[in-house]
Amino acid sequence: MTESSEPGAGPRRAKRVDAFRNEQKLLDAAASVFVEVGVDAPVRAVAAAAGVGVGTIYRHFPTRADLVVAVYRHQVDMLAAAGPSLLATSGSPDAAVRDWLDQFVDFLVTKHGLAAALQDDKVGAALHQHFVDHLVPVCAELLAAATKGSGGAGLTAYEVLRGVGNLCIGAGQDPMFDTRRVVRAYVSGVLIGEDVGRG
Amino acid sequence: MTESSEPGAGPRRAKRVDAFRNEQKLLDAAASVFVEVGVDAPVRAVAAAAGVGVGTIYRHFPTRADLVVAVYRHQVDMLAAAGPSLLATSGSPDAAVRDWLDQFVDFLVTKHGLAAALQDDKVGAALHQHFVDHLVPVCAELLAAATKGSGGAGLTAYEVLRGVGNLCIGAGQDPMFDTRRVVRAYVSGVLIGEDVGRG
Amino acid sequence: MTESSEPGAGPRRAKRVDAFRNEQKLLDAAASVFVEVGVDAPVRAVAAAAGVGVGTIYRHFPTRADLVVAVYRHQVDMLAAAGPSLLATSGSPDAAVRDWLDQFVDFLVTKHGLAAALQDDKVGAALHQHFVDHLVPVCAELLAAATKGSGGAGLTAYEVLRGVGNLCIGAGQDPMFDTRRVVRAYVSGVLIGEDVGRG
Amino acid sequence: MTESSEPGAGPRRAKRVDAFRNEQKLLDAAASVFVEVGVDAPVRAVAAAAGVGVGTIYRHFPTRADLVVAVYRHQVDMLAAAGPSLLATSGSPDAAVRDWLDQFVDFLVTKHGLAAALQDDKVGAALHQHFVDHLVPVCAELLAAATKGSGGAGLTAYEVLRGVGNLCIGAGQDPMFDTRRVVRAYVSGVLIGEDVGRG
DNA sequence: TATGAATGAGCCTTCATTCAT
DNA sequence: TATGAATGAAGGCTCATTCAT
Repeated sequence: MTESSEPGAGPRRAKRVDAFRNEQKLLDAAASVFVEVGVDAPVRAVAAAAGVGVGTIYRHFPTRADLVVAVYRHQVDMLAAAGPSLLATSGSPDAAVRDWLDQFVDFLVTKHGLAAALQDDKVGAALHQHFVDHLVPVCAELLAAATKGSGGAGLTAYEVLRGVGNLCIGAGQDPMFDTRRVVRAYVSGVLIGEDVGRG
Repeated sequence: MTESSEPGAGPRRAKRVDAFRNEQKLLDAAASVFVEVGVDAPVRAVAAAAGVGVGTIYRHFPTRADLVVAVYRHQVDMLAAAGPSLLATSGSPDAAVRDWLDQFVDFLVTKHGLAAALQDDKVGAALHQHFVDHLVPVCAELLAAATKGSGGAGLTAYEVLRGVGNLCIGAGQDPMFDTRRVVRAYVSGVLIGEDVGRG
Repeated sequence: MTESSEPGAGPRRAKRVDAFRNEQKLLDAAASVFVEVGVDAPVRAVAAAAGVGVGTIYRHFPTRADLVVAVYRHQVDMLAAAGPSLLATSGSPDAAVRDWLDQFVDFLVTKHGLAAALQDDKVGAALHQHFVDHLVPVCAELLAAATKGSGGAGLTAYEVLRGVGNLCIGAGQDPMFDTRRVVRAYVSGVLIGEDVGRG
Repeated sequence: MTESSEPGAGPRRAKRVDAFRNEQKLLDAAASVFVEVGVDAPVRAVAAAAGVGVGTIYRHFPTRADLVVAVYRHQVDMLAAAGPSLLATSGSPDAAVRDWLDQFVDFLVTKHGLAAALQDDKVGAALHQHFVDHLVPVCAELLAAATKGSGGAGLTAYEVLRGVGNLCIGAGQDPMFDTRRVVRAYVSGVLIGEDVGRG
């Protein structure tokens, strides 16, 4: 806004746009490398995949962890944004929950290194926070609508979400494990199961 | 006991026993190291904990992966053995399933690096096979008894098991995530949920 | 002042002045960064302190070494200029030597990375030459006046100077080492000591 | 002692001896590399010079700093041991001081990276302590004998020592700077100069 | 058979310098 | 002319694995 109101934004602006595009390129490259070789992929590998030097990666993401976080943050944000509208478009609150979690699974399955990343000490910490901040509230809202009255299993939105996340670890690497089916069963348990108690 | 009752056990046999004891020592040491510092623990750390040189570890387990596998194999076997009897002692087939999976969770939660280890390329591969070979049949048997008639969600025993396994990843590291409650909800979905379809 | 009195100073001249001011700004920034974080400070840090891009630094100083040299050259020049007058204002030639070397110490101690910088291959080389060219003659003149007749220890002006320089390395970082006292003892040895021979 | 009393010390002992020899080899290699390319020499360079892999260096010296310290510690110990006897063999206490400091200079000049090393944050710290612990007491003893009555310049043994150390920085790299002559002048100032005061 | 020293590939990160805009 | 993004060599360190003793 500030910038677009500036008339005749010259080379300065061009550079900004360029840098932004470049960062996007890095994120895309990183995402795809993470999918292929795992979140443990060396920074060098990401740099190579992006066709840049390692220095470039480090300019944009001061730390390996920052890079990983950025990769997923990007996608988490989109997912969070997609949540609320489902309450209107899906047939029922239950369906909204299932649909949204389906998208969550799609996301995780595609970038299947994510769940693993959450396990890492350094990387996991920051990523985790972003998850909690952005996804949990959305999940909570959908869940509240769906379990109004019935109650469901009584899991917290965080637990539901992380459960799905865990279920998706290694997804797509094992033809014997149909992530989506398993998640569907889990969600059933969450929504219609009797209360699982407090501990 | 078993061995000393065998007549004619000479020095040869003694050596065998000794080697067995030695390997046990290594496995115990490894198990405890894995619990404390994670499955990523350097081989050296295991050797140190066992009070032996790394060479000794490598004599018994040609590869780091072999060691890890052996550690968990040991414990998986015990779990498999514990399964069938539950069908008799637990009140119902459903309860048997829940009880056995509870033990599975206990096992995974206690040795909390395990689930993560299954994600590793080198280590996971071998471990996985042992899981499939030893635990899946047991799980299948219990499940068959429990879903006879009702059908449940229609997941394979393998999916059920791996689902629980995934749910246990990172257990105990996050106070907000009560692994056991989540698993309980999942099992509910598995047992009482409507069929989740084929894909 | 000097410049504005020159008739016919057009825009060309103005640009020159501007460039000069700019360079001054860079030097000041560099000097202060070097004092704070050491002569090892990254070029980027200097650029940031000066509020310019690294490119600007490199336009003015083709090499990191050139920058460092320039920073100290600036201050060395002032020291050289201050020398001759001391012969008149200080009470005696001996006192003049001591006073001037005191200033030298002040300079080195204040910009405490300098002495260390002289040790560096790339940076030290160029800096060294400037030292020899500008400070040694001054030192030699003062020394000649002071040792006329007595002879002193017979060190060369270069050796005296570099000796003081070395003594100042790490000054201020070690409360147990009072640089000024040590230098005073050294200068005593230089002025009143018996000839130390030729080697 | 403990070991030599053990009769028939077998391969165990041989290994120990071997390891010791090897460490000596590493230290020698490191010392020579440090002389040639400076204390900043990459660990890789030392490893190469010693004809071993970097891992070997790190096995013996967990940290780059440890290596550097070890290199000099070795030589400092010998110097410390050489001190007391000089009081008897040199003609006078003054001569003893000069002779010992001469040896100190010999040592520093030969391994001329030392003084520089003392400037380094990580490396310097540990090295410094060893200096203070082992050399300063020796120097103090000699100095006390030499300045008994006369008083000298009143520098502490630490200052005297570090002064000489500083004077030796870069020794041998500059034909115009005769380290030994300069040090001799300095020592003169220390021994016969008037008191330089307290600050 | 046990030991542990040695190996070396590979990792993350920093920073001087270049160059398109 | 100024900018700062990109580069990539280099460095310290870790750890699985081999092998002489």
